[in-house]
Amino acid sequence: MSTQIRFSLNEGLHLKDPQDSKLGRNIIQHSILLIDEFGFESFTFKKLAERIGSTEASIYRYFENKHLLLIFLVNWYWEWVSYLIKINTMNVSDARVKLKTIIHSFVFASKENPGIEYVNESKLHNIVISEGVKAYLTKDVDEENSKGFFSSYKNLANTVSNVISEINPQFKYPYALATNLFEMSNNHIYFAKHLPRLTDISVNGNNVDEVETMLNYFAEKLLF
Amino acid sequence: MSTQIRFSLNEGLHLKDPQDSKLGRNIIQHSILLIDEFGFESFTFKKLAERIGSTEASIYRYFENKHLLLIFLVNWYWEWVSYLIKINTMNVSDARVKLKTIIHSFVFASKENPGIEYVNESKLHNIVISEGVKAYLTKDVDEENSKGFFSSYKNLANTVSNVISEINPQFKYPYALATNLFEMSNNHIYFAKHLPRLTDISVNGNNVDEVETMLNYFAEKLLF
DNA sequence: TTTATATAATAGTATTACTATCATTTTAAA
DNA sequence: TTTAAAATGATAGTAATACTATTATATAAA
Repeated sequence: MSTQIRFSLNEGLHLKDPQDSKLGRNIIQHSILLIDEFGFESFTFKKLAERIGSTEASIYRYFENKHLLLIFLVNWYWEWVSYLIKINTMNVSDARVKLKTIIHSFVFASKENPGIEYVNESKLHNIVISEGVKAYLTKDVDEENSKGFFSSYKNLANTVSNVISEINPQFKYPYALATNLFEMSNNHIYFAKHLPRLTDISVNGNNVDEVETMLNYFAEKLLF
Repeated sequence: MSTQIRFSLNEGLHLKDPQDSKLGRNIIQHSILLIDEFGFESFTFKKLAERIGSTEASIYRYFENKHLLLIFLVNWYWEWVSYLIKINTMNVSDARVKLKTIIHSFVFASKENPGIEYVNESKLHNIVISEGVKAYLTKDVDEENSKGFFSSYKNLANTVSNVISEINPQFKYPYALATNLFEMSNNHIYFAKHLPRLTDISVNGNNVDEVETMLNYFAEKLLF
């Protein structure tokens, strides 16, 4: 028994908290591996059930459908990033340094020492990059938003926008810049890997140094 | 017979060019309306066939599947935006003014006098906003990219990045800024409508003035 | 030890995403 | 104008998906 980090995610995302049981943790662990491997569209509860030696019916007792599972995973990821940002900026007082630390934290989130044995943070990061926006780009967005399904991301955006406003109280777009830093990070890692003509940076292996440099440059130019 | 604009899109996107026949144009017209109405996930060829009084089999003679139809529509949109940018910047020599004109062109693309009677540009814009990224966020991206399925967007990004480099030849991220302006425009229109806590701007009705102002501010701060 | 709870095993349904075949209509060429 | 070719429609069928329902069995809590 190791001391496990536990995130409290919105109750409505699951019928039963998967963090509480072996099967639940198996679902999380292997859904990350399978979505990363096959992509979200080709991922099915049937494949997942086969992989973990369980049944579709059992998985449906945890998640209503694969879309809610995706939202769950994405929320989990943003909670993890929020957690990293919190501990990394804890002793930082200068707002400019704080923003740099924030950028570093989320660009390199998957390299931080993993705290949860059943979550492969690096593959979860890949999922957030390739599938993350599908969590909210649906016809159900308003209904799901009203249930608080995107609050992890919104809270994080709020945290970062506060730091931005601390750096430059006159800056008119603290929320837009905050979310744009996240979206840009994800987009350009994806572009560098798959559509390189849409970006200027390159990602060799999993070296995302150039992303960090670019985001810092954008943030500084806009704020300092 | 009116003089119709015609875009030459990648041949691999369709089995038969839908711009050439009444049924084909019906497919384009009503797929835009249905995807806008139901969202891409709930949109099916069966529903489309019913709507236009045709059959699934007939639609499959034009498009292999709904994913390729989506890519087709998105490409069509970017060709349309490229076309607008071209005519709007034709007589503009100052690069700074050119970029402003470009931003205005794509933020207000759906308000420009529509040239093609079977395409509802405003609803197509909504589709690009809500579903556009799903065109490339799939496991087939590399294969589809190698077939040139994303070239309309890449060409546009290239055009804009050239203007950016003309304004500031020292700027290191012309492609990233170009694509980011497009992505930001789409994202923040969506956020303003569905996840307002993720942005600072608001969109009342279809008034996207604040988006234009924000993009101009970002571009100027980064380049001038 | 009993009882509640979780999971597994199995089966079944409606819908989706196609493919195949053949009949009929439209168009275009001879 | 006839004829042939091409496009479309009508119909049927299949494998996979996204579930729901039922019953049996294993496990854990009282």
